[in-house]
Amino acid sequence: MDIYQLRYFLAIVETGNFSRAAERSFVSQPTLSTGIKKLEAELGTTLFSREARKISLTEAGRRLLPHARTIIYECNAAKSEVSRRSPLRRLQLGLLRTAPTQRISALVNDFAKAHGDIQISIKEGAAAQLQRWLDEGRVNVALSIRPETESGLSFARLYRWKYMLAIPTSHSFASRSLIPLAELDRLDFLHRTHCEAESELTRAFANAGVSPNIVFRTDQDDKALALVSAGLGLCMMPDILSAPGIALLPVDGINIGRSIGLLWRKTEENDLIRSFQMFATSHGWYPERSGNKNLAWAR
Amino acid sequence: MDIYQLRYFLAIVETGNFSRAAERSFVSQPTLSTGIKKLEAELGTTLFSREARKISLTEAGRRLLPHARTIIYECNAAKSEVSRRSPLRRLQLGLLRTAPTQRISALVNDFAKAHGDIQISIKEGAAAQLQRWLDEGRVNVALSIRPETESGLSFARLYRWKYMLAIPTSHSFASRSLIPLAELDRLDFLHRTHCEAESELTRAFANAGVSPNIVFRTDQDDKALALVSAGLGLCMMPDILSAPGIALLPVDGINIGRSIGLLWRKTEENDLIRSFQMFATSHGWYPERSGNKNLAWAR
DNA sequence: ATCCATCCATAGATATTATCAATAGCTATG
DNA sequence: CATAGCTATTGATAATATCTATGGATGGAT
Repeated sequence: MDIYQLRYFLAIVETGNFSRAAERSFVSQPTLSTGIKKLEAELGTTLFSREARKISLTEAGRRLLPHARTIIYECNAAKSEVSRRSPLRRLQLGLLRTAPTQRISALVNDFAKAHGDIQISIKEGAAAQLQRWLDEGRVNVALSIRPETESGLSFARLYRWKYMLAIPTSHSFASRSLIPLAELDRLDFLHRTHCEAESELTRAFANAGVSPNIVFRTDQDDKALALVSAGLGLCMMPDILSAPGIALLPVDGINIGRSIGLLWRKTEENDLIRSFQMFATSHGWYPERSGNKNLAWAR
Repeated sequence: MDIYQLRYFLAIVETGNFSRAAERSFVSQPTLSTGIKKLEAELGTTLFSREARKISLTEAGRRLLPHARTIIYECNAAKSEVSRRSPLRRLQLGLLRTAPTQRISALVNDFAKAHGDIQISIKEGAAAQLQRWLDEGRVNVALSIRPETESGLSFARLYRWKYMLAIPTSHSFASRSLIPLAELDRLDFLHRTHCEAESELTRAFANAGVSPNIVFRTDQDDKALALVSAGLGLCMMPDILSAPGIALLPVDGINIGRSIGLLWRKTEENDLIRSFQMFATSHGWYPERSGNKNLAWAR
């Protein structure tokens, strides 16, 4: 497989015609014929069905097409990005699926706004898969937990959170600074089904003989926040999630936390990664410092 | 630029050494040297800084790296996907940014679950950009509105919705089947800031001399739904958004709707696109038919 | 200091091949 | 049947990817 062959291939797809594709590629028509023939030989299938006066893609050709497009696109992007003094334009970000989405999407949105010309693409996955993607170069940077094995990756911790009790500010608990776990027995609770620490929290409750009354289950933090603020129940949440109308209090007997940071390959650190790291580090985690007005509630 | 040169480049990056990279690539060491030299000449920069006993990537090299990785990855993927009878494995989906996210993410999630081996990547954008991406082959399929100009694209309408009044089921309106617009004057309302029809709705209200009292603004449908169900205000919403505790009623004097469907290039229709289209068509739009249990609330 | 091992660059030769011009073969159309 | 429009084949040629052999540079070992 060769790049020039893929260029021929695309030219034929786009002109629908070997001869015109040859013109467009500034080569003779036989050159194109043999080029495609070689490509077909290597792939072991025909790519075009040559009927009289009309050629069309075969199923194999249709399968090749998106790859060919991507490859040619990448070649052009590489040329224009490598040599010039132009800034880097593409951040491929890996995202831990269990991470708190709202705050991270605020970070990514703000970064995108601050660097309007940068293309950001996001892939979600589990921690192990993110590491694999980093190794394979499928992503540039990952937002994930610190990897256990040392493997050529740099880690910069960004955020750390503890799980606390979310209550409406109008609740009688709101004036207190620490809630004994035992007082939560039989109270109405919301369950954040997507939270990866939820099982640990449930265990902690059970060990203390406390059984909350689960009123709702949801896999979305916004919904949970809105329902807590509307007074439908309490909820254990990362202290970084917050909203007007909600107070977060530590619970005596619960000390569960997580931390998350940026991961990238040491050898492949570049301007863009550095700039994203700096942005993320200085990006306020707590809502009063967060710049994303769209996520704020307004009267 | 040539594929073999990029392979050499990657081999050097991964071995950190010309000689070992040559072994790994089954060529002689001078072959590698001249290959890289040529690549450097074409790109107009050096890619490696050759210090004694130690080579490292230059900034230009670091910029090239992700492109090179993508290109080689795509070449391999193309080979393994084109010839064999293997099913297609990658769906590049374009998503209209103003589309109702919740329902669409349910569709995509369900499709991903049903075809566990398929990689799905999503790009969001405005309608015009989605069309451009389709043309450039950056996405396979787009979920968007019907394009105005005929341009080699197929369109299959999937969903159509009208904007209706969302109220809590406990509300006094709930027993009625049609609400006159005039009755909404001065009532508490939520504003869905991200909704692209919101300005048209606001105009309709204003034309009728009705001025609702905006209590909250949010850019997230879940939050809006939760707040309506908690009784904090009413909201104009697509009738496809629904949740327990919420009723949707038509408003007399408001007849605003939208429709959305799949877009793809006629000439590039393939197994995967067909299968996604069939899945999307048969995927229940209304919640009682939707298969995604994660999005449902449970007591 | 000297020698040696390691590593990358250069030179010249060779086999491969991308390309070309010319032409043959095919198929609709008038 | 002739013609126009298209792709495939052929044989020649220029370009080049690769090879072996060698030079030059550097750092560690004796």
